[in-house]
Amino acid sequence: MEINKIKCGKFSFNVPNFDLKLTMFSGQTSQPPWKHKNDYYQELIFIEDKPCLIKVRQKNNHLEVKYETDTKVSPQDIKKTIKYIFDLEFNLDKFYFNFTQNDSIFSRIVEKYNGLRLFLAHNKYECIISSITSANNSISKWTRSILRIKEKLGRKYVFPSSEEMYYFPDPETVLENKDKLKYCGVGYRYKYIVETTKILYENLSIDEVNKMEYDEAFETLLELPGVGPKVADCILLYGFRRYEAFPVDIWITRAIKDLFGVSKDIREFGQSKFGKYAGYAQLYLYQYIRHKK
DNA sequence: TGTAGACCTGGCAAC
DNA sequence: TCTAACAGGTCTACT
Repeated sequence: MEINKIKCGKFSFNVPNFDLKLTMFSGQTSQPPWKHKNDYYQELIFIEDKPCLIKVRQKNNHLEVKYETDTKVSPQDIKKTIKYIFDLEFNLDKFYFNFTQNDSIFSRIVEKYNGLRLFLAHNKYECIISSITSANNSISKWTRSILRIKEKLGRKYVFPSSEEMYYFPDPETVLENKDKLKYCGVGYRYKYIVETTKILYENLSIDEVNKMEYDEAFETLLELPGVGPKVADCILLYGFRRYEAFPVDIWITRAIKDLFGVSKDIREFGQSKFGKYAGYAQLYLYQYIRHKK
């Protein structure tokens, strides 16, 4: 699909306490890392319902941004979206202060992974399907599946720089192209994706879930096929920016056991210990245990 | 109520 | 080059 009335531009802005690469490749996200090309990370996102190709790279404390989009989209809109996706408004210093007080282990974790932030989803439906696909799956296989879904079912956009990008399909397209979905390497999760998509298309509004209190949203998401506690918390954290969510996978289980000797009711433990910082705590705990020697 | 086993895929180790 | 064990959450059937 060609885009009319396109404009290209670039700008940069200050991003203290942020590590783009660490954030994008944290492994704890609801979306694969953006495509790396010519020293920039690029992704197609929708801003004000208009397709927008965004390219970002970090130079010290500055984030350099290039964009190609509809003339109606302003650089301010793009900046606001980027700030949301990388959670740049979150007060990381305050979190560090709470997380590390009188704690040498956490102080070392924070020092090592300084600037790591949540990599938030720009498309909530994609986030839900992506999180279901990630369950019982390795990062590399999961990444490949999501890229295949985009390429086989998504809409292709061609930008002035000749860049071809695919956008994640909407629920209607997924339901109309179920056969193609079978060849995206999602395995037995295929039926979960189709059934969940049907529910989201016919009965449950994602916007309504977004308005719910955390507990109600968690219980509602558990009703979706293929969504258990871990996936529900992933959706709430990365898709709906609910900082109190504490997704517990095998690595977080290991980290909590390793650091606190707790091996039961890990989610409750994490939420009680870290409160409104639970989501950020699990992000750092994951890095700690994955790289522990 | 709690738990064992099935579900898929593919990179990797052993042969 | 081929084969087998393995990792990773959710669901279902069974106790």
